[in-house]
Amino acid sequence: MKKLPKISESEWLVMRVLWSNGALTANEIVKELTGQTKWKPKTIKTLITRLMKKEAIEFKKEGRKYRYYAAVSEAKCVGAQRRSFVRRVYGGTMKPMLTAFLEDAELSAEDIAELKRILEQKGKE
Amino acid sequence: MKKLPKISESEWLVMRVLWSNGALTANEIVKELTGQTKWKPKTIKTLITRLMKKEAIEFKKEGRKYRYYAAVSEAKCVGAQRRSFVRRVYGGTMKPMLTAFLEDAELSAEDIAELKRILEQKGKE
DNA sequence: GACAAAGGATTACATATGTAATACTTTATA
DNA sequence: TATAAAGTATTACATATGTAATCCTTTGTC
Repeated sequence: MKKLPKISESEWLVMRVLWSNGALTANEIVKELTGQTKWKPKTIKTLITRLMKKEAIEFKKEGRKYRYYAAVSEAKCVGAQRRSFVRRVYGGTMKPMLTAFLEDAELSAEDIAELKRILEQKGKE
Repeated sequence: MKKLPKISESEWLVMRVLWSNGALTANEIVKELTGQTKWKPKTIKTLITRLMKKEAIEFKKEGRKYRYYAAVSEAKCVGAQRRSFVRRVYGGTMKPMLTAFLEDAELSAEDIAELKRILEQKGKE
């Protein structure tokens, strides 16, 4: 089981672009992120390089350029971040954290219904 | 309105000790953290110094030693972390995140009941 | 074939972070 | 009063991160 790389704050933006758009060239990534950020293209290239080194992404050659894609699953990375977050901030106890989240969240009626459904389900386990 | 300092992963452990125990001397902090971590006392002193520099904590002298206490509120720091987490990982949308959290959590029947109550309440707003 | 443009590779540099060790300064003690 | 102990302050050093700039190579164009 491969260990998940540690992805920094800035790198997360790049990963999210790749997770939602599949395989992109460096320039396509730059295009996606311009507007979302004030980064220069060179900065984004650096982030790509670092993610390569961490083996969080891979590429296949396409002519003379590279097409990058995520090599780690979004679900796993998100899960790791979630756990790390809970551990850091709440020392691992979920309930107070969930309470705060729920109270703070902007939720539609449907969202609320679905979340309740999930809770019902858990109650039965 | 004072801006919240950025507290690193390791520093969070120190802050949590101070938030739950009030004002402590350096050695008391060390005592609390030994066992939870493998840090040497000197390491913990360094973290304390850095938190001082960030103005996340303050101290009052007590004889020849210092008694440290948190200078920023736990609720505010936790809230900031929560928001930063959601932004980083989910790009700001709460629902998918909450779904994942709820599905992942270990919850007692009472916890579930209370969370449902919160959701009911939100449904009425 | 010389030269410019596009793209990837290498280098840069300040600040943050993890993880301490060493130095200095008050006491308390022999 | 010289010394050890307890505390605080200063210094250390490798790696991570934010934020780029410069260099090298391939390729299209005149």
